[in-house]
Amino acid sequence: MSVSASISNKTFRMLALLHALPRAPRKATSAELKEKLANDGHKISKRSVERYLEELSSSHEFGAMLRCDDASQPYGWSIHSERNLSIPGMDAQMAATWDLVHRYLKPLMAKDALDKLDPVFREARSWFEKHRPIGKRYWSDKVAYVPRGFALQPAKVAPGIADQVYDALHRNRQMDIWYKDNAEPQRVHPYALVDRGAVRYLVVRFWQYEDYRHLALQRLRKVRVLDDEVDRAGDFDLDRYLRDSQMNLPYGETIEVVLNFKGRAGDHLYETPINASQSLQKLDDGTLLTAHLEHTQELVWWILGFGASVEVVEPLGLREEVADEVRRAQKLYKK
Amino acid sequence: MSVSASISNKTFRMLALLHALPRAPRKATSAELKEKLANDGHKISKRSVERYLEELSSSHEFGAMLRCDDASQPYGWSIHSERNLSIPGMDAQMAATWDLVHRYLKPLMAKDALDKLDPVFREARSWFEKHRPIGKRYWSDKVAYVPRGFALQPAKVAPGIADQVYDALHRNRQMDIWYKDNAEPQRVHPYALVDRGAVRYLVVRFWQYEDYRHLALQRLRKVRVLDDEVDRAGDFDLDRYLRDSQMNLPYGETIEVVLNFKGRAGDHLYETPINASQSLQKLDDGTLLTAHLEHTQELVWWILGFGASVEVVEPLGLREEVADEVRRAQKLYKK
DNA sequence: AGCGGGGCGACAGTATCTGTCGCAGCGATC
DNA sequence: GATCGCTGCGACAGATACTGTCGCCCCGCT
Repeated sequence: MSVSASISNKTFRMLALLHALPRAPRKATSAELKEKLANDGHKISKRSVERYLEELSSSHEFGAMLRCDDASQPYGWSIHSERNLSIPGMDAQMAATWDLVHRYLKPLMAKDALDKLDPVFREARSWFEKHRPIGKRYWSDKVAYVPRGFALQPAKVAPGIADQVYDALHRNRQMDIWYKDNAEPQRVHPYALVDRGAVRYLVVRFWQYEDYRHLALQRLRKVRVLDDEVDRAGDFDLDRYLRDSQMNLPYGETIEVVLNFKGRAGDHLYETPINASQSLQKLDDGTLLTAHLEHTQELVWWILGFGASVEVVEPLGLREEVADEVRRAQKLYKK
Repeated sequence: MSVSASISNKTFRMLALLHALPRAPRKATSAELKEKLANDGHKISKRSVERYLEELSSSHEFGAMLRCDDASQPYGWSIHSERNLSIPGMDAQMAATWDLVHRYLKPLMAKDALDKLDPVFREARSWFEKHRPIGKRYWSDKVAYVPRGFALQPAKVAPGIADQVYDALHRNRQMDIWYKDNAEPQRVHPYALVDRGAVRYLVVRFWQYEDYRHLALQRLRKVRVLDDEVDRAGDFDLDRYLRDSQMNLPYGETIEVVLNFKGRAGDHLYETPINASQSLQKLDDGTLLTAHLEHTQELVWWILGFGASVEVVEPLGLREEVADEVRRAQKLYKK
């Protein structure tokens, strides 16, 4: 009858319910769920929600992943996602992709964040298990990820810390934090999160201070999200902060770099360019690379790594910088 | 009645159907889907499957993601996953995590693989969009990922190539490949995939040849998966191959390395260790690192990157290697 | 033109679903 | 300790929806 007809089809309501259920630490009462569904256009009585929940938890497919906290009176329902059901389901391509993603992230991502994704990876693995050709080599014996470069182990962040930090950031809430060995909490305004691979930093202003500080997440022992809003959240400009701050970040002025790669040291650049601006020129014994890059510590690092296989041709400043570093390094080994 | 009662509840059957639907390029007829569901213990008539599909495609939630190819007579149904529905649904923590994952993978993963994950990232983004505090800064303005090191752009792999390669690998099938500019296809036995970050290599044996070769995925112009099985797939040992091959991989003998980090250059090692074996010793002006590492090109690279901030103390062989490289590098800049 | 197969409408019995009502615990409060 | 409010849950009955079967008809193929 009504134009935007309130859906009254069990299947879709059930799907909406499953989708609306909160993740394990949090929980929702049947009344709240009814409200949530109503907002999504699913008119339903509280009783039916209860019936659905009951049906789900006694079902074979979902019984295991539904939790009902019946300790306190308005029962709290939640979904604990050791398993995860996604539509569309797994297939060979997706399973392979997820497996790769897992390999990529493993050396890179902090364990607390990685753990959250486990249901997906598990689903991919179990797909391979299920569709394994009998008696044949397993998928994981056919794939290797051997990242280039040298990875440090991500710093260990105490469980739950990151969740609360994300929450405070997202909702613009102040926090009490217990930093390092301080016994007393300190109140901070969180503004941004900067991920440096192995370490995540939270950019904050301490209560009643004006300057911004960054705190490494692994040094937070405990946090509590408060109800007070962050002051002047709109004034903070992350991009500007990153460029201006003393975080030792790889930002610098853009320069035109010319590098001479000796022998075949630069061959890989043809297929995996530095960036879109690069151009290559074949030399008698080597390759000449020209590219626009930001002059950063990381750039110097990268060049130094090549040792004698790369010579900086231009700009002169960079050439001097590298030459100086090499000279001083050489002194370390001089007899 | 029966012990493992065949489920006859519309909701669960519908869920199973959604889960059983193949992804867009492939498709399934209603009869096939009926079979699939039967295997999962869902007894259902073909007619009902048809009815379900019809209902889904006319529904508001799923109509957009269901495709019916009615060109040929047994209709082919598929699900094209521009959107994705996962249970449990998004919440702040998961959205934040997925957003981070996206940032991690973007500079690292080839575009063809990354595209496959887009539905998930899109879901996370739209969660933020939906729950954005009114008039406040967007989530993406609060988070930055500034990876350490210097990343090359992943090589571009033609769309669909990787999918077929994964498929052949998983099902142990031979392939016809069109490599580089060769007009004629060549028949290969695929054995393994080695991901080096920017480049993925396929380890194969060419038809009627004995030795293993590796082919960079981005150089495959076209592939066709055949029905013939791979020869002697069980004999191939990826780990051994990686260690023995000439792929220039970072494998080497394990050595005990002692490095002298000058000044504060080694401070980060306290929180982000190299590996579990490391031990640190505070010096007057620096840090002494002792660790068990594999002696590889990547290790030398890493050490060279520090320039004059790191001195190799032991082993002597490594010290000589680094010293020699530095010496030769210095000559490049000598007047 | 005939044939086979698949989509789809129809049907009717049945199983299921839904909102309402009311009772019985269970805390909390006074 | 009694009362009050709230919540879970059983019951109910009307209405609704679901299911498998059957058969027609369209379409492509021979």
